[in-house]
Amino acid sequence: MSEVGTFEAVERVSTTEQVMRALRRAIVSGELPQGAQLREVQLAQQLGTGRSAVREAVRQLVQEGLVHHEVHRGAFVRMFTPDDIVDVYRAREAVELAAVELVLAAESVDLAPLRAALDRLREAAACGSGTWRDMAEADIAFHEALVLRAGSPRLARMAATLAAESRMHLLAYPPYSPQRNVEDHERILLALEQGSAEAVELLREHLRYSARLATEGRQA
Amino acid sequence: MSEVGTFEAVERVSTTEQVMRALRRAIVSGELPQGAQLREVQLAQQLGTGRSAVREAVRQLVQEGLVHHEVHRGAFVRMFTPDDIVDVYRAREAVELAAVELVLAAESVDLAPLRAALDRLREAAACGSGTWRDMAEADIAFHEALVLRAGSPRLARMAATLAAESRMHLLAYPPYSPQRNVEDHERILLALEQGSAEAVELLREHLRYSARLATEGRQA
DNA sequence: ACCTGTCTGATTGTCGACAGTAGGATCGCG
DNA sequence: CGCGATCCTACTGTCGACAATCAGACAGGT
Repeated sequence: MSEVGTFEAVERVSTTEQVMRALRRAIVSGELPQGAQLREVQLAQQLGTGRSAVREAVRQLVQEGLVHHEVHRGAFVRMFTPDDIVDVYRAREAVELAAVELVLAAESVDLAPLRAALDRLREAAACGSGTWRDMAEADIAFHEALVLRAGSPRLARMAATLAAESRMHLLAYPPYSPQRNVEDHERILLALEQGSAEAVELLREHLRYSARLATEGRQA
Repeated sequence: MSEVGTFEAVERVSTTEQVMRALRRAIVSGELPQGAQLREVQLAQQLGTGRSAVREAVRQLVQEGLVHHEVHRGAFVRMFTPDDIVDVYRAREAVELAAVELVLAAESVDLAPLRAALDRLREAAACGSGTWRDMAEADIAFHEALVLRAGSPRLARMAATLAAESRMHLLAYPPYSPQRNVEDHERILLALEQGSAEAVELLREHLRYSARLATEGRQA
């Protein structure tokens, strides 16, 4: 039991896991457009692996809601309707508000990851347009870090799933008001640092505003 | 385009789906005890199918959190620590409170499924002990129906996942106060029917009370 | 022109085979 | 007797093969 040095467990990733990450990245980045069919043999060849790994990875993505599967027809990248976007934000509201309440209830929580994400967000916003991709990433990282701080594995898992869906439509439709977005996150973090219950309402407003932007700003 | 008659789509279940349901049932019912290893070949033989179907089903259960998987070691039925139970109730609070708020915000929601579940719960409670299994089922059905009425696919999916975990430990540890349990649900449903915002607090209290019962009553 | 049955190419569902790994049993040595 | 190396068995990871199924094209009858 004599511990010498601190080692992180080596990350062992199976082929399936790697395939899953690759597919998820391709989907949320739009490389695989919405509605595209995921052909198992083709993907297996592209990725240099067998069909089994691809199949399992696809099944996983189905469970995450990124992919839609029909028996004997195949798997397709999910089509996001406006209703879906509304629903994603509804679910995020449920999860993230609960997370904020947990963070506020805990006596001391390390908010450094949040500040780091906020810095990245601020930087991306300052660099002007064209970097909205980085902005979206930082935005999502902020929210994901927030839920992580709550220390609830289940909330974190839900948040991760929802983050993938958010990423998908954020990268597709970037109707951002950069300064407003930065300010929102700043205010939320500030309230959290002060332990103010105001953070709950700020986050709720931020999410509802984002949802409105995402659903209205489609034709813009 | 002339629609004649109304038909529900035929339910096509693949082998994988069937295997998944069988395994989930066996797990939440305790037939497969916590910590048990899920051997692929053995399960495949028992279920009269091949390994692929079993593998995919197991992967799915891993994603649902009922099963734990280690590379090159195998899949095991998840062990539930007290922390896990607390976390399940935390996550349920997040999901179900959000659902209640959505139900209250909607103008008219059909609450018949809730009343049906409540009736079953009342009946099971009246039959005395020994039927706590039916009680647990009715209890879970009530909460699942509640979230379904909110009309949010994502909240519903999360609730289903959490319901499986709840079922698992409810069937293992039935520390029930039947009358209190029935009363709680009655009050919640009543408040919902009246459109009273009180329902939120009632549900929160109910869940916290259940969580306390589940974590304290272990040694009883 | 429309509907219907058939054929066909492609894709998924399912399966067993082969290789690699983990953990325990066995054996040898100090 | 204790400890380490080695072997061995069982299991999983991965793969390609075969069967079942689907969507679309095509032909024939009404």
